[in-house]
Amino acid sequence: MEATNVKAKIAQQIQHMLHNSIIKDRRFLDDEQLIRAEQLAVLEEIFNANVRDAEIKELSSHFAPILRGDHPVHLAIWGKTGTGKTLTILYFLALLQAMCKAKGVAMKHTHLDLSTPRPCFRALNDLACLLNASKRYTKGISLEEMMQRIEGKLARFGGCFALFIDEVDNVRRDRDAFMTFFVRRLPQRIKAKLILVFASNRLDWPADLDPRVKSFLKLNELIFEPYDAVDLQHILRIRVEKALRPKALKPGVIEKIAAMASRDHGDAREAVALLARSAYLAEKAGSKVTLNLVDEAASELDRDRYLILIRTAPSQLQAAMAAVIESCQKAKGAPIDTADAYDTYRRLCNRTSLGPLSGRAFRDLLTELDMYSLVHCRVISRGRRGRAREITIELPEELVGKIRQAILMHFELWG
DNA sequence: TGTCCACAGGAAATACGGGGGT
DNA sequence: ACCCCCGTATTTCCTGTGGACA
Repeated sequence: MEATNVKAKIAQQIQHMLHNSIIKDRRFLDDEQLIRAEQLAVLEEIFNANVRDAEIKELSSHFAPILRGDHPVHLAIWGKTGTGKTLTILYFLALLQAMCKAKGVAMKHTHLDLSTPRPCFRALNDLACLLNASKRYTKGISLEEMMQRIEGKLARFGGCFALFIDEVDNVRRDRDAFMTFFVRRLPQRIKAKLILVFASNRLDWPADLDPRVKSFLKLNELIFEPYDAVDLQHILRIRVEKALRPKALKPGVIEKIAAMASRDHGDAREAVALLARSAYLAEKAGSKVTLNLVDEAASELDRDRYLILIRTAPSQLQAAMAAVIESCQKAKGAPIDTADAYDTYRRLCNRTSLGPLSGRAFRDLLTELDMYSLVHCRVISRGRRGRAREITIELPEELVGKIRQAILMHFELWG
């Protein structure tokens, strides 16, 4: 009898969820789950709303010479994460390639994605793989050999070759060798007209480049500004239409999310994440997405950020955080200073198998925690009793508890 | 008014670790 | 397998400093 009750209850709940469901297709709330073509389709709609018009125009005028058989200079794209650099360029290059094909101009493009840092060798190896010029190596093949394979593969191609190098500043080590290859050596050895497109989120990446490369590198520059609130509204509307059922939102929700996202970063991904979280909350609550839910979602995302931050932080930083939490609790609200925290930290190190750092290094850890605003530091002078950093934790109690738990788990696994 | 505390935080030295070359 | 080199993390050393207190 129990069992049937439970079954009935579950069935009823599922019915209820289906009936009240506000999410139509949750994949459109998370870019990771979309395939490239769908991402580009979403992007196209965004462009249709006249977002990024200026940038598209710039791109067009930069690349237009190709259609006349001319050779445009290289291009550097700057913009923070979530400003749509990658997708915009990919979209544009695909379009351009189609146009070239229609006009009988030989042109192809390749996207070298360096979104995770890697050394020069692996970056070139990746490119070679993309071009089907080589398999993946970890060692046993020289840089020179890798370069020759890339050259060999491209040698036969006589048209226009646009190479889109995403997040260039992620090339660790031998950045100069990497750039020299593309800027000076490669163009000399292949027939094709090589057009390099660099994307980066740091404005100053060419600064520490070999001056000889820099002087050779003739660049056109294009800056992707962060989206403003109006752009974000367009972007969100498109997502809402694809992902949610009609009338799922209370009025003002889109405007609010756009305003919140443009206030802190102008990052479209964050805006969509906020929309997604709000929708999940609404679905769980069985209601429409309300302004209050948006606030709630924002604080949940905030909380998650802190937790992810601490969970993925190095052990020493976690230990420092644990020490601060423990001292604060012991002090019952009174402010802590560096010495207190360091004492606690030393004791914590004894209990675990963590090698204690020097006081100096610990101070740096505290500064880092302060930067992440996991703690707040203020330097005060106590007169003859010296100077000190007053350390406080200004996070919700509940969050502090969760952080503490996360760190404890980390150390149990650890030692 | 000058002293002097107790730490802040910069600079240089040193240890460490991972990858490349032989 | 071994060594070397280089970038990063950490330590060592040091100078600077605001203001309570004598």
